[in-house]
Amino acid sequence: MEATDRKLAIMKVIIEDYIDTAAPVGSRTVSKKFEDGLSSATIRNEMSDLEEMGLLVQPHTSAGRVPSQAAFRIYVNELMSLNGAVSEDERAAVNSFYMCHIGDMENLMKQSASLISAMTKQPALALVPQLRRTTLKRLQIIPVIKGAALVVIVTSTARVKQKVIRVPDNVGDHDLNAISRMMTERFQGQSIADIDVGRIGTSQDSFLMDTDVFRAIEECINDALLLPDGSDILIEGVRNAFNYPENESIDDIKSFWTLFQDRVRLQRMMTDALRHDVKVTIGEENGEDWLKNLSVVTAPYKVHGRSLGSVGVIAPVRMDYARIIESLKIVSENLSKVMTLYISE
Amino acid sequence: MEATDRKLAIMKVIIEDYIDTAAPVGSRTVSKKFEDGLSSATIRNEMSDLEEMGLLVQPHTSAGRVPSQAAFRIYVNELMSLNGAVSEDERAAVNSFYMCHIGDMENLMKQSASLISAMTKQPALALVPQLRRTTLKRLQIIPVIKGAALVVIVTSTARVKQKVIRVPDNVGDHDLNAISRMMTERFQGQSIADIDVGRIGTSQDSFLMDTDVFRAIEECINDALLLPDGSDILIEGVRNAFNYPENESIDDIKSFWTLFQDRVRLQRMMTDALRHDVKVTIGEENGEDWLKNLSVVTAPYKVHGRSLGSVGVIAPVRMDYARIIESLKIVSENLSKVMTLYISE
DNA sequence: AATTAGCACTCGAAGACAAAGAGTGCTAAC
DNA sequence: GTTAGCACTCTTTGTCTTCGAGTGCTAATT
Repeated sequence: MEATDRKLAIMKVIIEDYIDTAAPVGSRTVSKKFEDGLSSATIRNEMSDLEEMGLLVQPHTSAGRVPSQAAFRIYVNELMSLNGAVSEDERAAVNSFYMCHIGDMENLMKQSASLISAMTKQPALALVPQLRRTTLKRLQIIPVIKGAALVVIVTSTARVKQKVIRVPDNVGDHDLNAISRMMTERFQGQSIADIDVGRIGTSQDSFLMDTDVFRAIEECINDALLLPDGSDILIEGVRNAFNYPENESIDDIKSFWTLFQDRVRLQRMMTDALRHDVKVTIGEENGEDWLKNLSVVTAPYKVHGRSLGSVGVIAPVRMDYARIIESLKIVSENLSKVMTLYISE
Repeated sequence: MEATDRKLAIMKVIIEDYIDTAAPVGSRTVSKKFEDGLSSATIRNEMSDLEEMGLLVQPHTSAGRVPSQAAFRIYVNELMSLNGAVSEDERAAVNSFYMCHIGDMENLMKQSASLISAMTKQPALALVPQLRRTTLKRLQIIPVIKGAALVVIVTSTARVKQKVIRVPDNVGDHDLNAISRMMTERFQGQSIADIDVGRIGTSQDSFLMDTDVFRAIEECINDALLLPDGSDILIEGVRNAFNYPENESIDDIKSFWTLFQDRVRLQRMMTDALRHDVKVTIGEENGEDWLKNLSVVTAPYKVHGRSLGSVGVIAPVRMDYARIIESLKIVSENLSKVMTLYISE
C-alpha cells in the first residue's frame, strides 16, 4: 500500500486533532476539517488503509482512530510546520527575559525550565552546565570536623558544587588552606575534566608528606563531582502532568511521579542530549520501558560549538511537537548566548 | 454529657481502628475489639452519646462513625500510649545509622527525612540548620562576571550557601579577595545573625573607598541568605501521599502536590517548630485552610539547648500519632547529638 | 474508477433499577 | 444498665437497557 499525499494529509489532520483532544478521531470530524470537501465515507476508506499501513490504531471497533507512534514519527519528520508554532510576541518576551537577568546560574537554569514549562504546558527539564565541560575558578577545602573537610568547587559558570571528604587526622587547617591555594593556582582556568591531582602530589612542596588528601580530593572530583548523581537536573512544571486527560487513574500519576523521582536516569538522558542537536524521541524509540508512552524532546545549549548542558520536555507521545521544538530552540539559543558571555569573561 | 472512662475507651478503639482502615467504624467492630464483652447495641448507645458530644461524626445515616478532630486531640493528649510504638530493634537501627555517617550536612538531613518517611510511611520534612543560629566558618566572594560576584558562605554545620550579588565595576578581583579574607577573619566563629557588615565598612582599610560592596554583601546576607526562600526545606517520601485510601480523585493528589510545592510556606511552618518541643497540630488547629484536613507533627533538634532546625511529618488527620511522634523524637535526638559534635569542634 | 449516500452493526458510556449489605435507632425484654 | 430483635436508611454492586458515536459494506452516483 502506498502513502499518497492525500492519505498523509488526512493523517496530519487526525494527528493534529488528536494532539488537541487526546481522543480518538472519527471520520466525520476529519471530513469537516479537511480542506477539500470529502465525505466521511471517503475518509473512512482512506483511514481504513492507513490503519492497514500501521499508521492508525483503533482502540475498539466503534471508536475513532488514534495515530500510532510511527505516524507521529512521519509527522515530525515530514508533515508538521514549525512556522508560527511560537508567536513573535512570545519570542520577543523570552529574548528580553534573558537580556536582563542577574547571573545566578542555578537560578537561571531553573527559570529557563519554568519558562519552557510555561510555554509548552508540559513538564520541563534542564541540565545545568556540566562540570567536565567548564573550567575551574576556585577550589577551596574547608575543615568541618575532625577527619572531614568540605571541598567547594566554583566553576566558570558560577556553579558551586560541594562535597564532604575524609582527611587524615594529621592534616591540619593550615595544610588544607595551603592545598586549596595551590590547587586553585595550579588549575584555575583549566577544564575540570583535565584536573589531574596526581601531578600535584609529586611536586616539591614538602609540607605535606601525606598524599592521602590529594587522593581523597581527586576521588572527590572524579566520583562525587563528575558522576551523574541527579543533582545536575532541574525539573519544573510537573503539575502539568496531572492535567493530561488520558491519565485518569492514580496509578498513572504514580508512575509519572516515580519517573520524575529518578533524577539520575533523567540526568543521564539529558546528558545524552549533549551529543545531538534538537532531538525528538518518540515513545518506544526510547528503548526504555518506562518511557514507552512518552516522547522526549531535547536541545543542547552551546558555547563555541561545544555543548555545555541541555533543556528538554518530557510528555505524552501526543505532545505538540512543533511548539515544543520551537520553544526549546528559543530557550537554548538564549542560554547559549548568556553562557558564552560568562565563559569568555 | 459527661465523658466517662468507658466512653473514652470506646472512642480510643474507634480512633485506632480508623487510623488503620481509614473507613467509618461500626458498632459491631468496636464490640468485637472491646476488651469487656459489650454488645453492639450498648456500644451503639455510647457512640450516639459521643456523637452528640462532637467527638464522632457520621458521614451518612447508615455508615459507621468517624472520629472528629476534637476526638483526635483528646486521643493525642490523654489516650494514646507511646510505648512500643517504635520497636527496640528499629531504635537501635536508627541510632547505629547516625553513628557511622560521614559529615555532609545536606545529605545527612536528606537521609534523616528519608528515614522518618520510611518509619512512618508518610511524607517527611526536614529543616536544615538555620544560618542565623549557626556560626560563620568562611565567607568567600568570587568574581564571576563583570559586575557580579558569588558570595559563598560556609557555616559551622558544613552548610554551603551561595548567592550572586552585584558589585560595582571598579572593584577588582583583588579587592574581593581582600574583603573575603578580612570578613572571614573578622566574623569567623560568630553567629551569622550577628554579622554587621557596617562595622567593617568603617574600618581603616583604605584600599576600598567604595562601601557599596559591603552594603551589597550585607544585603546579600540579610535578604538572600536569611529570608526563608524554601531552600532550607527537604521533603522526602511524597509518594506515600499517593497511597492514602481516602484520596481517590486526582484533585486530591493535585492539592497535595501544590502543598509540597509551596516550599516557602513549609519552611515557615518548620521554622515555627523551632520555638516548641514536639508539637502536634491537628487539622483545623493549623488555622490555615490548606491544612485543614492534615495534621503536622514537628520536633526540633538542638545544640546546647538551642534549636537549630527541625524535622516533621505532614499527613492526614488520621495519622498514627504515637508512631510518628516517637520516630521524630528518635531522629531529632540523634540529630541533636551529631550537630553538637559538629558545632563544638 | 472514484466518490458518496444509506444502512446495519458494534461497542462503550450512561442511566435505571433491584438486590445485598452494613449500620443505625428504637423498643421491649432481661 | 444491658441486650436481643427488628424496621429503616443509605451506599455499593451488578444487571439491563438505551443512546450515540463510529465503522464497514453495498449500491447508487458522478
